[in-house]
Amino acid sequence: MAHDDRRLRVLRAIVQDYVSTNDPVGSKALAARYDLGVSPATIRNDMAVLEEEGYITQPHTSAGRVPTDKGYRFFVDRLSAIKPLSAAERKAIEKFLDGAVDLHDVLGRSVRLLAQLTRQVAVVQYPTLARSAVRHLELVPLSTSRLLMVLITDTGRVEQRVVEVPVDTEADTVAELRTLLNAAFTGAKLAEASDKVGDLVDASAPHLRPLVAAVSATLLETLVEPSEDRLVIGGTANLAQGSALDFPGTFRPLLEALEEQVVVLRLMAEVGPSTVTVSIGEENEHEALTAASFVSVGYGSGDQALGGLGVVGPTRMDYAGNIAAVRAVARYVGHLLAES
Amino acid sequence: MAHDDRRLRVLRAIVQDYVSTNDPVGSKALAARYDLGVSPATIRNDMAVLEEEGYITQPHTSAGRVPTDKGYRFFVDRLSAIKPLSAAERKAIEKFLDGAVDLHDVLGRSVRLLAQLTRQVAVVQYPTLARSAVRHLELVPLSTSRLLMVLITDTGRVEQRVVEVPVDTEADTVAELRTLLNAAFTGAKLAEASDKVGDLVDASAPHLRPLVAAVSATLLETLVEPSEDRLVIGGTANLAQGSALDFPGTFRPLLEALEEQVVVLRLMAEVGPSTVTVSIGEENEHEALTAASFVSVGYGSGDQALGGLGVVGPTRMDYAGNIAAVRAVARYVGHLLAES
DNA sequence: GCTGGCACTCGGTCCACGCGAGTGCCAGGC
DNA sequence: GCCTGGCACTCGCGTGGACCGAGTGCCAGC
Repeated sequence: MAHDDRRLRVLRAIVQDYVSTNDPVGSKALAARYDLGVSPATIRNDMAVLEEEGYITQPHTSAGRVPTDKGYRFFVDRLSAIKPLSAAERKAIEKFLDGAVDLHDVLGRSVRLLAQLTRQVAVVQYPTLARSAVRHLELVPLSTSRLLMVLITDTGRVEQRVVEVPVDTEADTVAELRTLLNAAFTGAKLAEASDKVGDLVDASAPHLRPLVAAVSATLLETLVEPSEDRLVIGGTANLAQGSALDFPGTFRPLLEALEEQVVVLRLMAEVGPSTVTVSIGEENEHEALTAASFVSVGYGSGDQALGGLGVVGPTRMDYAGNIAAVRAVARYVGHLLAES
Repeated sequence: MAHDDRRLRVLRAIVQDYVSTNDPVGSKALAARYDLGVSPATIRNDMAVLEEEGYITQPHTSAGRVPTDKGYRFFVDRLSAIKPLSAAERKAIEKFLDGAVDLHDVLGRSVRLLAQLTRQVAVVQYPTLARSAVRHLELVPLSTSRLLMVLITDTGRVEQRVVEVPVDTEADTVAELRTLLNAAFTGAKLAEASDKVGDLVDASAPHLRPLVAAVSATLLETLVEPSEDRLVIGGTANLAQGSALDFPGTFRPLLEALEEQVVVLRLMAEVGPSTVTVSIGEENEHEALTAASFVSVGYGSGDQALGGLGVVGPTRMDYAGNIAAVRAVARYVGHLLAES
């Protein structure tokens, strides 16, 4: 019906106005700023309905209305058009990310870029090891009983571990071992590595067997360690901006949760590539995030995301813009990692 | 003289009281809480002198006194005894840092530990490449004209760069090259590497020469890049605590400066090992840090620091405790890196 | 040279008040 | 039947004045 339609336009206008002004928005201001074609009184009636349905609320009796989490949710799902990035923004992305020298650099630039584009806190996850493939496995003797294992993935991640080997080992043996392991693992997805280990140990020459077993064990350990997933965070200064307004009393916990990484990583675990996920306010289980929204998406060229990236900010954020920015940066990062 | 002596005790008491309460401290409170053996009136006289000399100041006419930067400086240089860490703290350090699995892990744990011990923002610098020695140099062929160079240092840092090689290169040649470069560089300090490059190119077989030159050039580039120095930051949530009080209006710039890293790295560049450097408030050149103090020290076993670590907080901080914590953590990190 | 007393200053808090934005409701008009 | 203008009401916020108390500087006396 026409009425419903107008009511939604009112809701959209409220969200947009509140996001840009941070002031509870009244019927009069709404009528003045948005060409809704009706008088404030009519808008008031619509607002009363919207409030009853839980999309907006009044902070005080005599104040304007503010969107609720439910209101933002509806806005994101139904009302916000995808906002294409400006040419300048596209150019900025390219400029910013080109010339990155290694993975760390790519992710560092991405997080700064994303923070700058959205004016929110940006988070970028390192490519998950399990979904990366082995590019090279290097062994450096530290002593006769200790090897340094260096794993290099196709996404450019480098992990190193010290392996205590059960028997004294000479340089030639290490070289043999290196050749053997690289032949077995190079090009293989790390998630599949565990399947190969058993056969590999059995098939290898007796004098190498304990070594293969030790190194393989260490390799598999890297996949389950908590450090497996790493996070780069940037733009926390953006949070400080209106922290007192947007996060009354929850600013510190929020910063702590971000530093903790675990919370964000859990949220990130669910993201798929190319589908932007938005979780709003109370939808977030972690208490410190109940006043925040999280916009995230996976990056990576395949059908399975290599990792995730996103932004965290107050529920009062520019969802359309942030979704566009997050998606665009993810696409570029995916390309960069695919070609390196 | 006896008077001077008492006056300094008054200054010390003012600093200690202000640091712990965050309230301007008056003569009466001082007499009550610190056993100075004289009446408030006498203390008032001393305070008047201290104020005239610039060590303390009054925020308002009818308020207590607050130490100035000069007052803190004097306190740090002359009045604060070194505060030994408690047994529990020592144990916590050991527990926290043991079990670190690689360099990234060591530094990550250090920064969290330091933030926790001091309740300030902690910063830890990666070991400078120039002062590290080569443990291993690995070359992985990406295509016939591109090599991935992986540099592993004795401190556990790993750097990777893609090298575009001028001529098509086969696996055997890469192996030769790898052997040659490792023979030349392994064990050498990277700062000295630039000296070796010329001779190495001249001495190598003609077919390897362009390759040696290309890889060496990339190697030297890593030493001058801005990414050469990296920083881990933790505990920013601690800053948020009383940000409005301690950093009125400068909170956001401060966070920005920390994220920028450059500012901190510059401060860190001057630190020596085992000598803790403290720079207080206005002593810091960067504007965002003029309300903050920075306590830092180098870590590393030799006479030259491998890198620096420290804490940033309000000038109103527990200098004695923070100096002790920073020093202790630096010592542990130095040990850990030496033995790995 | 230290001490107790005293007058003075002045920032912070509390409270009363008025303003204005915003609302809900109602009667009238298209 | 829905929209509109009018109107009475609510209530948060900012303002201004009074009060309180912590703290000071100075001075006379021990």
